[in-house]
Amino acid sequence: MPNAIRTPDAFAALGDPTRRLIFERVARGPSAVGALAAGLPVSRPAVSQHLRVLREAGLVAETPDGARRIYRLDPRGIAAMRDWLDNHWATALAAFERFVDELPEEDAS
Amino acid sequence: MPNAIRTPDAFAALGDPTRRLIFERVARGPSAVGALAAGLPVSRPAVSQHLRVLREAGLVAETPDGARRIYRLDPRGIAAMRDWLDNHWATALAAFERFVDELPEEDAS
DNA sequence: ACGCTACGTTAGCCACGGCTTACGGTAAGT
DNA sequence: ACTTACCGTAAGCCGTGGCTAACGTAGCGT
Repeated sequence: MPNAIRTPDAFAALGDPTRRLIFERVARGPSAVGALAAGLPVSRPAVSQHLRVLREAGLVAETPDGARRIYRLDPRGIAAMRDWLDNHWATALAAFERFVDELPEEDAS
Repeated sequence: MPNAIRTPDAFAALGDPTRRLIFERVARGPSAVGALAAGLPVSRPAVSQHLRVLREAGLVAETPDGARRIYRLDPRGIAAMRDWLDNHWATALAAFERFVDELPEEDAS
């Protein structure tokens, strides 16, 4: 597995507001770098750097198209984040049930 | 609505690795500040600051217990993030379907 | 009242990271 | 082959934010 999805990287990637804007644009449809930068308040190299971070986090994927690079949404990133949220949500639920059952010290069933 | 959930703040909050650690500990069960700091590589004031950020993001909630402050998971934060992810995921799906159907300009069916 | 515990807050330091400018590299057009 | 378009990368600047140390506050016990 050359590039595994690291959920922490995904959260850190979407932590930046500019990166969220880029991600939203890409989610609305595949787009090239220049087209993305044209609708953003930052320069094109900045968009490239952000796309690199998003790509390493498994949130977007690039597809060469001649001299251009088309970026599209990568389902794995969103899936990983959803799994992470659901997992911790389930953990919290389990902890709450343990609390309701008034079990003082119990690791697992 | 005194404290609305701002999804961007939630992503930014979980973008920090230390804050994710704290959030995971809180998800495993309600805990006080000192107990959290004891199991983390940072000082107690740092944990307080992180908890403040997590609280303002709607990810955790505090419950006074004498001189201590018990922090527990706030469902609204996770729910907001899940909604955000699902929303953009649906957007990407819709864009992909438009691409497959080769419709140049079509909002929805 | 005194002391102790448990937190939040402030001030300040310092590393991290986002941004721009400049450069290099690749692909298509003529 | 030359030019143009499109993009990634390197260097450098500078604001943001996470961290610690020190201080101030509220609650409980003796």
